[in-house]
Amino acid sequence: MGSGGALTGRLSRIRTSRNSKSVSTQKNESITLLKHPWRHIKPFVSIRQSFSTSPFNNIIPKNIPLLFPQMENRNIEKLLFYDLETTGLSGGAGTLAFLAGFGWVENDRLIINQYFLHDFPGEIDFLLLIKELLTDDKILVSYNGKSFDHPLLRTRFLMKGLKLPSISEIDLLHTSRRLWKNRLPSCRLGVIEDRILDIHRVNDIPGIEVPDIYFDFLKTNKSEPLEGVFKHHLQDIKSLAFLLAYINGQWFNPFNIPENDKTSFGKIMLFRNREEGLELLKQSFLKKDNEAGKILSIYYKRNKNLTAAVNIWKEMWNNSQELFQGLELAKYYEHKTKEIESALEIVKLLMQKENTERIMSKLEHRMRRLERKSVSG
DNA sequence: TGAAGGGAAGTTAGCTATAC
DNA sequence: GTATAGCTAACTTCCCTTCA
Repeated sequence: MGSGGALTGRLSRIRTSRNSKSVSTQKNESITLLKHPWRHIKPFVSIRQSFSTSPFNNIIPKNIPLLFPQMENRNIEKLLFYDLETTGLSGGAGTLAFLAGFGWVENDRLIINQYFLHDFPGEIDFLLLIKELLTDDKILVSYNGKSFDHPLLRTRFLMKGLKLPSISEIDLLHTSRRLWKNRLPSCRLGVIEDRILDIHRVNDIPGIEVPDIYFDFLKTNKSEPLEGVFKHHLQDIKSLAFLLAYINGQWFNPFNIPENDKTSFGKIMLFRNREEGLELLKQSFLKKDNEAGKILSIYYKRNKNLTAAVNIWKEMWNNSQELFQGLELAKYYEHKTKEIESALEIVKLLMQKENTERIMSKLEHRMRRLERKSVSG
């Protein structure tokens, strides 16, 4: 019901702006309303360029970490951080981008171009300006861009008879989830900024308000409220660069990684065959992090180092009698050392704690088998 | 509202150990 | 030697989150 109302409202706003011929003619006057440093470069498009210090300046080497293996050996200067502000969330033909930002590192600076679409008739110029930046040696960096920004751009290019160049993309949402989903309440960019990057926005505009501010601009020509959107959008792109620089820095200096991130970084490093990952996980496990113990023991088990795996399971079991370590120890006692009574004791303890029907039936099955072996053996 | 991708859970195939 | 059971890895399916 709520979403239906929102859709009706959006359609009504689009209809109002499209039915009003005078809106477009008024736009030619409104373009000059955008203050310096905005520059009017096409009938309905303006551009603003911003400069700040590159967050990669103190990081050596400046290669993209192997955390993103498909980008191996490419230089930071090939990255194109990007973000769109749009007229809504839903995909399809009804939503378009009215603000596009692209940032890149040049020498010691982070340069960000923001392109603003004053009204719908200028969309083709808006897209052509974007296309100029998308050369095939670039790597796009986004936050949820693979699911949101990229498909939306593809649709808009298609609708204007243009082809969106095919470029590799790093979507930092998924990297962030792998790194921090266990210790942050959510992995929205704002939360990552606040809790990881130490970036705290003041008077920031919530994303949900952005489409309405743009539709109001289309109707009233008043550009002041857009300043908040421009500021919000610029910060989004800066944060992308800072986030990748942060991950890059940790990747190349693994022993400076904060205590509570060692397990997740260690896990990814181990997955990427970086032996520092093993050391990080060992350090976490020494601090009683059972998740680190779980990852480490699976690694040892797969690499046929059963002694090391068993030592971890025993220690984990002494710390807390949970399903993972209990089951692994029960398997080990039953099949390797033939200590049937030890296995049985563990399974019975797990059954006292378990309340999931599915797990319970598996434990019962295991217990019956162990009891048969105990009687016969 | 739609799409991508990570992870959990479920399924299947292949291998090994054991019982008869 | 054959049947059965268990384990593991690989694969599939489903759910959840994020974007303005």
